[in-house]
Amino acid sequence: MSRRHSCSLKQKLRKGLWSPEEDDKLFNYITMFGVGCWSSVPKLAGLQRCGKSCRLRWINYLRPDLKRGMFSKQEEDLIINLHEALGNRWAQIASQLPGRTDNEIKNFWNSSLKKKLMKQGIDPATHKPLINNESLLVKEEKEKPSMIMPLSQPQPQRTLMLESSHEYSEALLMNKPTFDLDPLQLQFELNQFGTNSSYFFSSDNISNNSFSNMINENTAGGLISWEGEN
DNA sequence: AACTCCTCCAACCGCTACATG
DNA sequence: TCATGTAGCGGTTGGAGGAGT
Repeated sequence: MSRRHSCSLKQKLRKGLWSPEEDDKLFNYITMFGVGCWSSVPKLAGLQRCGKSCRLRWINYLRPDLKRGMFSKQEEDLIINLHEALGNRWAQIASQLPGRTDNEIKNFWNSSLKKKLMKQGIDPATHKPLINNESLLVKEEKEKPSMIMPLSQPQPQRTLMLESSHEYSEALLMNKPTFDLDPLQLQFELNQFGTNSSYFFSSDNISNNSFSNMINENTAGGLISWEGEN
């Protein structure tokens, strides 16, 4: 570890749950003087905590604009939709839900929403229906042979690393280079369920839409990666 | 009542990005 | 340019408390 946070090095600092007295001290200090340099807050507020811990306590618990309590159905739906678009970017998701913190949303996702989606037969990582390996392989072989051809010789020209299909969608939205902008060829590695198959695409046999559809139909729970330059 | 197991969430840890001297 | 400090993020952990036996 080259740059361990100073909190970890200091002794005598309290850790663990905050007492009501500590909360009072921090709350009173911040409401009187505002948020400045967090590293100086513990000393000035009379707390045996590190600044990082104070910052977290304020952001996640003491801030007066926090909305406590259960998530509404609207909030729940919004989190699911945002997670589909953004992935585990909890801070970005939290910015769309006033009064909710990234930590709160992350916990809610991990403890509740994930299980709820699984029960509905939806893969929480990809937001696509859960399907088993065999049906996926059969579908791929029967329905996609004209579009996906086994790679004989690797000829990568552009690289996109995508961990899930939503990242591909996002790449499209963000105008990252995709193969319809790439004049000729791409190597596509479908690394899925422990198997690793290579495919070769050319601009003649695939379009952006057909690729996107193929991803959405075939990669629930899978890992997609592009290899080559860029 | 006592014990174990499980769930949930507050807090911590490790890391990166950025600012500053 | 480099070293150091700070803020912020996401992953992980640990313990309180509830459920089950």
